[in-house]
Amino acid sequence: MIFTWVAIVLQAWEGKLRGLGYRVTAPRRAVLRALARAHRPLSVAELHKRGRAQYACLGLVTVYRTLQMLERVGLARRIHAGGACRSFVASTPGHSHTITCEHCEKTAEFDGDDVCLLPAGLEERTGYRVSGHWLQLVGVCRSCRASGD
Amino acid sequence: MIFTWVAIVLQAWEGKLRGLGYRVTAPRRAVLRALARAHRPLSVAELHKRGRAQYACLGLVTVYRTLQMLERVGLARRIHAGGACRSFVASTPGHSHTITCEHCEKTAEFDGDDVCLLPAGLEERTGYRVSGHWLQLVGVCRSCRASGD
DNA sequence: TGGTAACTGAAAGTGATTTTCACTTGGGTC
DNA sequence: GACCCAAGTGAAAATCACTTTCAGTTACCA
Ligand SMILES: [Mn+2]
Ligand SMILES: [Mn+2]
Ligand SMILES: [Zn+2]
Ligand SMILES: [Zn+2]
Repeated sequence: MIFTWVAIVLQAWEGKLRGLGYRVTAPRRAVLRALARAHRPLSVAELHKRGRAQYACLGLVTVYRTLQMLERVGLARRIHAGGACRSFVASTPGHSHTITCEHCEKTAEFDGDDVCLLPAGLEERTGYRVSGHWLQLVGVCRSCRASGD
Repeated sequence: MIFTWVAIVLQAWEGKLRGLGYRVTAPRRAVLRALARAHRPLSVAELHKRGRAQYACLGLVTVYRTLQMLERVGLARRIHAGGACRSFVASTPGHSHTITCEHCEKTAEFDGDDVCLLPAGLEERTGYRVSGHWLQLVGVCRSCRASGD
């Protein structure tokens, strides 16, 4: 039996959900798999379509509910693009950020914190004590650079 | 005649719009004023309500259209909060960021660039060349700190 | 003081998301 | 393996967040 990367990730996710008291159901598996296979942020409608390839009667409402749950436990992350936050990528729990290719939308996650590295004197200048941040990067991925932008 | 800060800002904004070829109309003034007086991000519906205090028959559609225009010229900025990007604050044109108080939502703008200050080696680690970023900070403002969080 | 393109609000249209509810099912219990 | 039942599900309807259309109004320039 051959395990793909996606299969391994799905195993881990299902274990995590079970550990948190969530049931692992066929509809949820279909959403999880669609999310794990994607290389770019997908809208709810896209995830619904892809999820149906695995589980034909998957309901759109279930996709919404599953994404909400995955976001809550840190396995999915909402991506801001085009003035809205309507697409999702797989994610690892904990603090991290994403960078999305402006050509192909391929999205990667990275950590290693950063905004401790803010403008010196920001707290003095603004009067705010910084307690958190939200950051998303845009860039050009390696393969898009190779193929001439 | 006494000029408030809001009145001065509005003068400047109206001049800027005129300079760009936009007409300065009563509905637009009402939206501008609602935005200039706010200390926190406001939803379109909130701006509509506040705008009506000044111009009673202000249409919701005009609020949408005015915000779109203000965003285009850099005088308004969409704020990401609570999984959506549906509220707006006044803004100055050019690259800058905001910090929002987690208690009272009061929002300030700051510049001085930052994300040149990203994790060292990010481009090598991820393979992406960074070309842009979206950053919003959360914190506690001075007055909320003073009044015991 | 017109003339007119820009602008406006109401109403209708659209797409995204949430709510409701009767039915199904995962996973623990015996 | 059969049973139980709270958790989960999908269809339909309701709600929300815009966007489009269109007939009228108005800012601003000649
Ligand atoms: Mn960070
Ligand atoms: Mn910046
Ligand atoms: Zn790319
Ligand atoms: Zn505050």
